[in-house]
Amino acid sequence: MNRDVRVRFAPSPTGPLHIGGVRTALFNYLFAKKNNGTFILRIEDTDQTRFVPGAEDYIVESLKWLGISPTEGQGIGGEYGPYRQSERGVYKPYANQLIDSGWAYYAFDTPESLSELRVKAEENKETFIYNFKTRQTLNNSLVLSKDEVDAKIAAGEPYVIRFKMPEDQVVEMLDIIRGEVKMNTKELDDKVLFKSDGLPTYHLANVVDDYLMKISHVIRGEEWLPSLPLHVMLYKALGWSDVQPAFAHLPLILKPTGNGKLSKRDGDKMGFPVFPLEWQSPNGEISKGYREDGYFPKAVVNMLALLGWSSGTDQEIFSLEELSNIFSLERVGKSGSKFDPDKAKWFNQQYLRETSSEELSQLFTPFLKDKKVDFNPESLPEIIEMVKDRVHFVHELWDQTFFFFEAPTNYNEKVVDKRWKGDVPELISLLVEKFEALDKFDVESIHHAVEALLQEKEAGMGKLMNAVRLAMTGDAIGPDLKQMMVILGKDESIQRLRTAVNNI
RNA sequence: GGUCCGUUCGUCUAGGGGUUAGGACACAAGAUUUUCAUUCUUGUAACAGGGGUUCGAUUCCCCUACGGACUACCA
Repeated sequence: MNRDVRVRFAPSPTGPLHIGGVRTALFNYLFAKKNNGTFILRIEDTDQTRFVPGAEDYIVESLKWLGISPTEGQGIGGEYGPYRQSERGVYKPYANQLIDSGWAYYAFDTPESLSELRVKAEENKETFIYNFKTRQTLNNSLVLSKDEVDAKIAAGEPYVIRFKMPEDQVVEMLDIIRGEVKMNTKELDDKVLFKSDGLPTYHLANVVDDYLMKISHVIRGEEWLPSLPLHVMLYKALGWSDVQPAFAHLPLILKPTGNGKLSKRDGDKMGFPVFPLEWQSPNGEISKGYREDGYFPKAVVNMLALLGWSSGTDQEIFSLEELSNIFSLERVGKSGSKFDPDKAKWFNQQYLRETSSEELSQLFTPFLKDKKVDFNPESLPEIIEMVKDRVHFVHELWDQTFFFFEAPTNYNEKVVDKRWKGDVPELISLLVEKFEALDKFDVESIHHAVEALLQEKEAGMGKLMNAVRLAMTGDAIGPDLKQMMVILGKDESIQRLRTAVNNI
């Protein structure tokens, strides 16, 4: 079958978008791009009880930040809208169609009566399942007469519509990632398709919408695999088997340690974000986001792309454009991947290194303003150039550069003990004299001054420079000293040397 | 419990009937260095177990173990 590639990302607006959901969106995006297809955003909000204000905006903004915005759907538009399921109102006729053709039936059982049955079954170490074995004993249109059913409905009694799962049929399914999967319908239950609140459940809604929106490929998380047989049966029951989309179920993203699905808790515990953007829940609780933690969106995309997919080569750094050209579902792995926070940092570092020092200066400026220090924007790129290979994040630049912006007020005691002894203070004083005599204060002249002093006093480079470093930074840290002093300037450098002699 | 999916270094993964099982992260060591880093080099480290099939299995098949997902009028 040769048809236009149309894929959808269909989250439900119940909270911030989880990193696993982001990856699902990314793979959909990449697959669409690769195949000149359309990437659609559909909001699956058929459960009003779980609706969370702001969640939809959060989803849209997250995708935007990552640069993987849909080309059709909620917030964008398109000819298959509305793209919010709660606004579509198209489902009931299909549910009715299934009833008319005998694939579905009305059920009047109350939630209470069903949970009672479940509890009772559990007491006997059994599981209650609403299926071909039990449906004849329950309160539904299969056992009630037509008049009784009509009367109940006319009286406004709440009901749901359930799928009448065949008793013994083998459903054969093809998953692009896992190959052929078989399942017998006798293991399945009579799922609710239409709820008593007048809205469809996910199962009906996603099949109907995928059909109406001409979705060609359903790419979603592995947690949906168990309901695939139901969906395939629904396509069959609705007579849409010939246009049924292809399915690909993505492996899960697991927590870094131990086992299980990655959750918000893991992030809190281990200090890494599980969400793309910071999120404040209605109760005020704040969850960290990749954006706020200083990650580049490109790094997040790159990192996520390699969680479950690989190019088959040794290349690890991919732009979104590259990924769009080479992505394929066939190269998605079958097994779940543990999330590795260290690797995420490493990816960010790679992108930080590719960022120009000028650009990094722009990004770093807000942090400097926050610290309320004076700085010369002109020299910022030069400073950053010296230290950019040392950090993973822009905000880490401060720890590597603070001494450019403020003179040390105290000195690392260990370094003092080790480097500030004997005739060191004298040497430093002499160096101050040498510096004062300099007309030009550049790397070369500093070098000559230092060399001259070392020769006169027959002292070693390490002895002198380590002490100078202590005077400049208050510690045994920092990039090349001569460059550092040039940027600080003659006056400030001499000032710091003097302060050290006087205060240590 | 039942059903389904999965299992290559600690982690992400490549590979695929005959390979010294490759790369990356992390870790360790050495080199460079005026410090801390960076960088470079090197190293430690894996085919879950048991049966088949085969001249040969990590690769194909089966079983077991382990892990995960699902099992709602949630998605």
